[in-house]
Amino acid sequence: MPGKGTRVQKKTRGQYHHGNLREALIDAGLKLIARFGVRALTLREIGSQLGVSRMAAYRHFTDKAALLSAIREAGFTLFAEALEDARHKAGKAAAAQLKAMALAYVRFAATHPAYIEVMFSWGEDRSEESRKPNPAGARAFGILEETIRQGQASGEIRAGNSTLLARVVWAQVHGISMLRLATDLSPSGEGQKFVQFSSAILESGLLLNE
Amino acid sequence: MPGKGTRVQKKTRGQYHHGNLREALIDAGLKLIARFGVRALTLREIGSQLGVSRMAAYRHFTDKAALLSAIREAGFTLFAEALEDARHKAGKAAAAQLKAMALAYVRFAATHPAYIEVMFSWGEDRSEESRKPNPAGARAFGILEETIRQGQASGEIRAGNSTLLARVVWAQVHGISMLRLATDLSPSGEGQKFVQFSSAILESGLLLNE
DNA sequence: ACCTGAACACCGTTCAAGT
DNA sequence: ACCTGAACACCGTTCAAGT
Repeated sequence: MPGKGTRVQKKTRGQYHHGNLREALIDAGLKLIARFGVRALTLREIGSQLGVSRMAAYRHFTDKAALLSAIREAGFTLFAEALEDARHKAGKAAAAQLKAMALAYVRFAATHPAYIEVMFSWGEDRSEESRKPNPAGARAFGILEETIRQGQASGEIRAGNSTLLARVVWAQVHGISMLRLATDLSPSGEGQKFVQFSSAILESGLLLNE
Repeated sequence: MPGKGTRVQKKTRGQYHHGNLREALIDAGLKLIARFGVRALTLREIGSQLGVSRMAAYRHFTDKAALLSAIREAGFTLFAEALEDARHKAGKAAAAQLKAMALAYVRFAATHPAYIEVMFSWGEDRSEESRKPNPAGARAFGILEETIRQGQASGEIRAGNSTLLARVVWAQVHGISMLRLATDLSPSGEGQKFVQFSSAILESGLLLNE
């Protein structure tokens, strides 16, 4: 422990986080979860990885649960971006967009299982603020619903409550993800085939018969 | 602490569990989870509720994870029974059976959220024995697949790989359950309607057009 | 097939006192 | 906007020694 309390030491440390310790905590938490699972997420470990005291987190979050909530939010942001990206690359047809988003959804869950676990975890925050409708989560769902609505506007998708229709699709891809029904998502892998298979079944009830 | 070590005391205690402490541990764990969530499941608490030492569990389970695995199994057994029950009460038509089972699935998840959480939890047992295909879980899925197969035999459901078709239905109801898309399951409640709505969409892709 | 009791290495969280 | 350090009430798990 060299030079305790000298200007240089303090400045170096201070500059490392220069005011964004909050983001650093979330990032470190995200990485920790991805590598070792939710159980490994301890305030002590996060602190030691960032080189700050284990109490530093309490400056930015009232609670471990509050930090977890922020991590969940960050996960949903990455998730929404993945979905948006897939949609933009899928051309104009609503069916193609839905199929691409379905694949992106399942792929995200297969690639980042720990994120999904935190994002959609139940218990834990029992009767707390975890009940509040996550903004980034709402955005992710909004992308899906918007696709449905555009498909209805262009005449590809049958009429009906777009929110309910979007939920049907959402439940389908979420179920596939959570049950790990499609894990091999390599090109022409079994997972790809199953996602396409279930998409096709859903489509025949969802699309307009032309 | 009266009469330590007398015959009566020992016999009374010994008879309370009379050899089925293993079941008692699972039952107590199940109740604890249902009432206070997975977090409340501690070996200390289970022990004190059963009036045994907190170390007694180690006579029957190598681990807390092993006890949790047994609890998961018990949950799946209850679950499979609920599905079978719904099917038996639904008449002979495959479509009616599937609909009843879908409702039973979602209802079970809504009524016993903590069971579902344990049964389908990811992380926790990372790379351990939790990967092994749960027998009771397989039974629950088997009921669904059997219904599909009978529907195909009777000409109600279209031909195709029954396992894949069953998985599509399974993913749908599982997704609805996990996303809590149908919580009000009272007669003519919103939840009932949504389950029927999504069933109808799936059916148009699943059933034969007559 | 259990029991007590002590111990170990962890947790989250609070508090007091610093800079 | 951080820090150290001690403390508290919890964990799961191991061990030693009993009945």
